[in-house]
Amino acid sequence: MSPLDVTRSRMDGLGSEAEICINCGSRSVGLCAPLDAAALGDMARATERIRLAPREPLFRQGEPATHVYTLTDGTARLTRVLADGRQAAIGFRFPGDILGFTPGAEHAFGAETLTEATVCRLDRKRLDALFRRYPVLERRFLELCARELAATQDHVLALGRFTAEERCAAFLISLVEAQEKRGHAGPVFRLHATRADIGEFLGLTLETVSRTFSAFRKRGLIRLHGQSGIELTDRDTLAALAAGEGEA
Amino acid sequence: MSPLDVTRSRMDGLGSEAEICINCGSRSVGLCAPLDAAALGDMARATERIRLAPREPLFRQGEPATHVYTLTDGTARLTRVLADGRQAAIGFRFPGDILGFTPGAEHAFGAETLTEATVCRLDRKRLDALFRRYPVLERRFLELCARELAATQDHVLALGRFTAEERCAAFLISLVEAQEKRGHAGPVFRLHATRADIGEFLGLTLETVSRTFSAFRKRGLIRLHGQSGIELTDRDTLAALAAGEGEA
DNA sequence: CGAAGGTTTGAGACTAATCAAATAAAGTGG
DNA sequence: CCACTTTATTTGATTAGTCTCAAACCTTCG
Repeated sequence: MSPLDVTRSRMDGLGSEAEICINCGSRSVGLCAPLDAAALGDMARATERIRLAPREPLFRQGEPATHVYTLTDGTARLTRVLADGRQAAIGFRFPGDILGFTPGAEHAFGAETLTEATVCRLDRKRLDALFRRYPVLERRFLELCARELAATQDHVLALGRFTAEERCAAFLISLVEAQEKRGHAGPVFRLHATRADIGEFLGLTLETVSRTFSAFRKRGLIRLHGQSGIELTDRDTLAALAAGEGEA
Repeated sequence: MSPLDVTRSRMDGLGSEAEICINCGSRSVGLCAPLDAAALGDMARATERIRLAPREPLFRQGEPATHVYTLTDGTARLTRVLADGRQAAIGFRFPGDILGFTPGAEHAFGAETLTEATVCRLDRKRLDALFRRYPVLERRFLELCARELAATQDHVLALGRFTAEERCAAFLISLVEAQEKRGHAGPVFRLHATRADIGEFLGLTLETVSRTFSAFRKRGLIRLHGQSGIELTDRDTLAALAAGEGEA
């Protein structure tokens, strides 16, 4: 398990399968697993599908949290901003991930697409009604939140303690692991994030990300395919770097 | 609201009062507010009080999460460690805060006291039984978890984007705000954390923390009283520094 | 093909880490 | 209560790592 896991917060281990809309109520998805057929019907009736263009916001920080989303296709990033305008990416999300759930009234962070994307959204009021009817569902969201908290804490460790090289290596490893969990096992991974996006997530400048990737390439650890394609050619060494074994 | 808030995750705004044991079931505490008298009795009967020495662990990362704790006296810090031994402090906790709740089977981080402390602990099995009986309680823990997540995300921002000076200023502001919320409004705040503890939380070395505090002292922003006493003498300037207005 | 946006690479500046030593505070035993 | 020990803090000098500013080079797309 990589210490810098961009995807730990999805429903892994809860029986999920990528590409299936959780909101739409498929039984094979973790969130819905404990629900009976009637409950699934309730959920499915309340959802709607939305297509989004690249770099289009799903919701912004501070907006009323009117819906919960499931990303069914494409990738998205989550960002948090401060009053003075500085911002950071706090995660990337992939098909199967749930976005925008919060027990509060407003979104604590924003979400925007990186690619063309499809989401399935469920009205918050209906979700609350489902909570009342099926309390076990609330437990699922609590588990999801705790998982996200653990991932964010690891991100704190990474930003506070890792060098640029370690952060980049851990990031690449976590991306490939995320890809594998989703069954997309091709050698080339396409995250449609710019170097600036990645830098915002890793607490680095885009130049440092670029330099570090170039160094990896020259050492034969990765191969770049166009702007957004990345292939890990020496995963073991990258994993060792990510674990702080650069010298040892 | 400071961006680097060590205490956002406590039950502020949910009607809590410091120094009252949540596990013990006082009605004036947020967690228990939605419960009726019978439920409070259920909770109170299931708790036990424990005294701890300074630097004594409450629980360690990876241990089975057998209990949930309320800190009733003293201060504690939370730490997360990586496989390679590197670790970071992920927060400080004060009287009234809840510690060690997780929906998973094991603690995702460790907690240890900084001072002599008293905690009140509730057996996890009994808590689960209470959840079944009073589902509204589970919603409280979800809110708590979401609050903690937001605080941790802000910490990510701070570590990724703030200079040493900004981190130290934000940290001091958040400590004083925490103190005020608890009603301990004296001018001198005592966190019993060493410079090394603070550095572990802020992603800095102990020398950098010391140098930054010294610089604040020379500029008349703070006054130090012994090793652990800190007094903010120019809070506005510190708040401006914390908000990234060092130059502007 | 040209334009726009993204990436790579370089040079220099600056922040914070490291290594090291001196000072101050807290704890201990006489 | 004092001297001694231990632990924590402060300060200094140097180094390493990352940022900033700048320019050239790719990619992608119209």
